[in-house]
Amino acid sequence: MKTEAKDTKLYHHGNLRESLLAAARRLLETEGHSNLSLRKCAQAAGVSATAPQNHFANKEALLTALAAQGYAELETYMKRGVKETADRGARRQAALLGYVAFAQELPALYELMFARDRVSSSDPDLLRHVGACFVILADLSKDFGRYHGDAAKVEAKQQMFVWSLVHGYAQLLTADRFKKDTMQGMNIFDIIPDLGT
Amino acid sequence: MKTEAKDTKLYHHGNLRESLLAAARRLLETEGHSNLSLRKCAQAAGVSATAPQNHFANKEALLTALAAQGYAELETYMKRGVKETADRGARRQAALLGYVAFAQELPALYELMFARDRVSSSDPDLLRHVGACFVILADLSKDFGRYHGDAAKVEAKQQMFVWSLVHGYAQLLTADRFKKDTMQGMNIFDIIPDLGT
DNA sequence: CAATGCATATTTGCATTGCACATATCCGTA
DNA sequence: TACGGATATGTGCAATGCAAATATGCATTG
Repeated sequence: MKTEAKDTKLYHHGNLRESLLAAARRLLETEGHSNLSLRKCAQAAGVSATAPQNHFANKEALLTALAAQGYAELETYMKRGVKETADRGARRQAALLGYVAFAQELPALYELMFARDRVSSSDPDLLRHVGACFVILADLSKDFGRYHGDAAKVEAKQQMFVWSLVHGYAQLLTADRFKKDTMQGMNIFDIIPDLGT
Repeated sequence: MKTEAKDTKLYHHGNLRESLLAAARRLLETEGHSNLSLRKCAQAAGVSATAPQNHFANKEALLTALAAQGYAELETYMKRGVKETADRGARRQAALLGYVAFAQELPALYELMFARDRVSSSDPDLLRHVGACFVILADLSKDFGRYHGDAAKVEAKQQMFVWSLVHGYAQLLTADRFKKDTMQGMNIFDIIPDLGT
């Protein structure tokens, strides 16, 4: 249509999918995921309103991709500052603090990662990243707490316990449900009782 | 305008606020809270599309009222089957099972109750109901686990521990993050380690 | 009993949004 | 050079949240 060639502005963006995800990440934390729209993402990426449809089948697909990205990032938070040579107790400490830090720094993303309604929880890519996080959690759950019974079940219980505790703590913290004065200035380890291990 | 008087259909609904909340509750669990709209609630209640505005300032206000109702209901779930004369351990067991049952039976409502983005968490009515739930949790957290240090802090830690654990367990359960075969057929107490109390 | 005021409900209108569908542009390749 | 697939645009539409103006019924009061 336009006869002049604006070489600064290409018809094809080239990397729109990544740009859209980046824009969505920004909008997510600033405006909340209920105020996030495909059109706003498109505008932020500098493309037409309907361009995102070429990269995401629908809004849920974009949010699912965001959530998957979130799990990947959670993984790096948990690994951050963990030395391979450290013993499991030290690894666990660092990983759980990383987990909570992630939720506090990216609360909207963290919430999205557990929003049954807005992400398609059967997405393979999402499940892959969830699985990777679970592997880390499973590792650092070993030897945590005294249990009785068959070994496989004990491991399952340990994993469920650790994940439940850290997830609940992280979400209640970011949802501001720990209001009472006495609850300030604690971390995840302060609230764990003496497990006698 | 209309000259004929339809006495079966009153201009004023009479109890629209409650009807809208009831309709919203239905839509919430069937369609999810992202597919819930004021207009659908209005239609379900048999009134005009904009009638809800007289009872809820905006959509967030309706969702907040729903969440408050959820906390009230969670309270009854926790109290269900608890005898006043029972010892704290029995009370705790019943209340925590009730808590998890609530999340499993009303997952969409439960999720809404912790959705930072869609409810105004400073709403007085909401906070009142949250507080009532917390009172119950605080009571049954006493004597739970061994802690060291000053008594007020110990209580705070016990409360945070119990709530974090049960909330995390409930949400991971309803979000279907406990997939592995070995994790099936457990309840909240199975995953708690020997606390030596 | 008529008039008035308030709470409640309706109607109209508009901007935003998700999405379907048709069209346009770019680029590699035969 | 022609073609085809991938990527982007443009148009249109139904659903939605919300604002503003209007209509209705009911209780109170003179």
